[in-house]
Amino acid sequence: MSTDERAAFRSPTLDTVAAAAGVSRATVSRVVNNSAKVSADVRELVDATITRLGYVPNRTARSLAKRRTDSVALVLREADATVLADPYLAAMIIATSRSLVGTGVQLVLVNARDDPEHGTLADYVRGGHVDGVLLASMHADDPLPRILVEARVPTVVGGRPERPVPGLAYVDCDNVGGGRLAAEHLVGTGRRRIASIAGPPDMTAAADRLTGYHRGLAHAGLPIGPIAFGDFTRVSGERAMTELLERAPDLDAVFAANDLMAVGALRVLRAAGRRVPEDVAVVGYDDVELASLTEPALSSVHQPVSEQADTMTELLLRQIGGAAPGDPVLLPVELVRRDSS
Amino acid sequence: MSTDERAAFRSPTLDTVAAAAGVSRATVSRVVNNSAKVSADVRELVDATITRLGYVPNRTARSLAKRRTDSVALVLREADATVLADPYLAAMIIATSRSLVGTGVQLVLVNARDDPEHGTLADYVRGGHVDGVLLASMHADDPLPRILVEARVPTVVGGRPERPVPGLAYVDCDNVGGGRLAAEHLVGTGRRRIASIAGPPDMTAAADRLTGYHRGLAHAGLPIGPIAFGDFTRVSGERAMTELLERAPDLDAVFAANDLMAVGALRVLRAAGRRVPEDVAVVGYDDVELASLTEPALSSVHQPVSEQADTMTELLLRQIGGAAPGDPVLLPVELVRRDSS
DNA sequence: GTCCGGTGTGTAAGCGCTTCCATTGATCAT
DNA sequence: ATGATCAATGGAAGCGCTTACACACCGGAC
Repeated sequence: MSTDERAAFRSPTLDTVAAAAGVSRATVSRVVNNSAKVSADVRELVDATITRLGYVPNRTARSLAKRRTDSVALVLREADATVLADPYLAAMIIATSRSLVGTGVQLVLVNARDDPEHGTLADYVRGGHVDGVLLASMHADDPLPRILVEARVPTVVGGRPERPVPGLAYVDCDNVGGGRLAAEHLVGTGRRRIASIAGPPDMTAAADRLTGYHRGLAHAGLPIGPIAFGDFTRVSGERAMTELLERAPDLDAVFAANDLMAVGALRVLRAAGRRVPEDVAVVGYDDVELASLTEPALSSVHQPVSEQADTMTELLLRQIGGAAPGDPVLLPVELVRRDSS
Repeated sequence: MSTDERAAFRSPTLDTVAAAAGVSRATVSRVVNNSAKVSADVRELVDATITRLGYVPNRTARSLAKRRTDSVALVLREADATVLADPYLAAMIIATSRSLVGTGVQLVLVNARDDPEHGTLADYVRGGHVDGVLLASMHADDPLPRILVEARVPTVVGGRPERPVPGLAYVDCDNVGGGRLAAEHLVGTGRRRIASIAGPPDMTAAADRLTGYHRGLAHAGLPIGPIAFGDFTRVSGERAMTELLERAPDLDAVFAANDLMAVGALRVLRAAGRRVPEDVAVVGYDDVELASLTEPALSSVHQPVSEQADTMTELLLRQIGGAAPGDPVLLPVELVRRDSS
C-alpha cells in the first residue's frame, strides 16, 4: 500500500465527528479534552459519536495548536558503541521509559551521533519536536547543556556537569560518597595496600569516585595507593589490573570505578594466581546485574538508577510546566557487600 | 521561566524569514526543502537570512502539513520489569537507535505498559505521532500486530509471530537452526545425555529453539533428554537446573534457551559439585556480553542483533515509503564456542 | 509580431486542532 | 417587566508549514 492509498483511509477528524453529532468542532474539542462546561447530554452524545466513528485525535495537530508536544528527548552523548553497551546506560533508558508511564509523555531516544556538528541537536530540540531534554552520560567538555539552557529549553542532566552551568538542573548519585564508602569498607576489613582502577578523568562520575576514595583513605590515615586509569570497559579493566600488579605486587585490595572494569580485574587476578578475596579484595561500582553473577560475586556500590530516572523526569516535567530548574539533587548510594571483599 | 515567558522568545517562523528576505513564504519553504526551482541568487539570499535570524523549521507544523512525522515507534511488549532487564532487549534498543542514525527518522520508545487496555497503543499510533511501528519481544497471543496491519500502519515485527498474519513483515533469527546447532555441537563433542532448559513456550523464539534442538538430537539418533522450562531469567534457570539434576542425575550436557538461564545453570552445577565442562557441558543462547565473562566462559549461539535491527528498520522505512510489506526475513545464527562445552 | 513552452515566484487553500470571543437563552434580583 | 449574570455553544482566527495552481516573464520558433 502506498502512502497515497493509505491516505484514502484517512481517519475521521474533529469535523467529521462534529458533523455527525450535529455540534460544532469546538464542542467536540471540549469533550475530548474534558474541559470546561459541556452539558451532560451533549457530552454523552459526542462521546457516543466518537466511539461509533472510531475517532482518535491527531496528536500532531494538537501539538501545533497547543505549542506542546508531550514528549521529551533522552539524549545519549556517547558516540562510541562500546560505551553504549554499558549496562548502566541501558538501565537508565529502561528506567526513564518506565518513569514516564502514565504521564502521557512520550520518550524520544536521540543518539548523540545524530549530531555531527554541535548545534544540530540543539536545533532539533528547538524545532519543537520535544518539550524538554534529558541528558545522560555526558562528558566534561560537552557544550550542549549550556546551549540548551541558553535556548531556554527545559533540561535535566543525569550526573554532575564538569563546570556549573547557572540554571541547569541535574540529578547525580553521590559518587564522592560512594568512593569513600568503598575505601572505608576495604580499610575496615583490614586492607592496607589498596589500589584503584579509575574511570576516564573527563567524566565527572569517575573523577568524583576517585576523590571519595582518596578521602576515605586519607581519613583512615593511609597513603594513597597506585592508580591506573581505564575507560569503563572490561578490557581496560584487565589492562589496568595488569599494570597495577606490576607496579604494586603486594597490593591487597582494588577499588574499580565500575563493575565492568572490576570484572576485568577479577580475571587478571585469577590468572595471576591471586585468590579473591583472600589475597586481594575487590570492590566494583554500579552494582549491575553482572556483579552478582561473577565468581566470586562482586561487592559493589549500588546506585539508585530508577530513583535517578524518576527524579530526572519529575524535575523535567515540572520545568516544562513552568517551574524554575531548581537545585541539583544528590542521591545516596550504598555498598552491597558480596564475596569479593 | 514559565511556558508563557518562553513563548515570548518564540523563534522566527517562515513568515519572519520571508518578510526579512523580501520573498514569499512559499519560496522560503522551497529553499528550506531545497526543492524545485529556485534561482541561485534568491536561494543565497534566503539562506543568509535564515542563518542571520537563526531560523529553524518547526517539525510539528511540517508534520501536520505533510502528514508525516519522520519518526517511528519501538514498542516493547513486556509488562514485566524483570524481563525488561534482558540484555538482548537492551541491545535491540541500542541497535535500533543506531540503525536510524542518518535517516532523519526519530525513535520513540513505547513501553507496553502504556497500554493498559488493548487498543490504546493502536490509537496512539493511529493518532499520527509516528509513521510506523517496530515491535519487539512479542508474546504469542498478542493481538497488536493484527490490529496494526488492519489499521494499515506500517509495521515490522522482530521475531516470528505465533500465527502468520497476512501482510505482516517480520525479521527473525534462525532459532530452529540455532537450537539444532547447539544440539549438534554437544553431540559432536561426545555428549549423549543432553538435557535442556527451555524458554516460555508462549514465545516463538523459545519454542523454535526447542524444536531445533529436538531435530538435532533426532538427526543424531539420540533420544530426547529431559526438559525443564524457565522464563528467561537467571533465577528460573537455577530452578530448572536443580530440577533437571534431580530428574536426570547422569546428564552430561545442558542446552539453555538463553544466556541468563545458562548462567543460573552454571551456578547450580558448581554448587552441585559438577565440573563444567568436564562433567557437564553447557551451551547458552543469545551470546550477550555476559557469556564471555562467566567462569568458565559460556559457549552460546550468537544472534546478529545489529543486523536484525538494521533489517527491521530498513523494511519499515521501505514500507513507510509505500512499498509492500514483503516477505519475512530469516537471519542466520552461529555457535560461539567457549570453555563451557 | 504572435504564440508557445519553460522558469521562477506568489497566492491561497489546506493539514487537524485549540481557544478567544461573541451569541444565545435561561435564571435571578430588582 | 427589565437589565444583569451566567452557563452552554458556535464562529472564526490562528498554530507554522506545504503545495497545487495561477501568474508573469522570458527567449525562441513560426
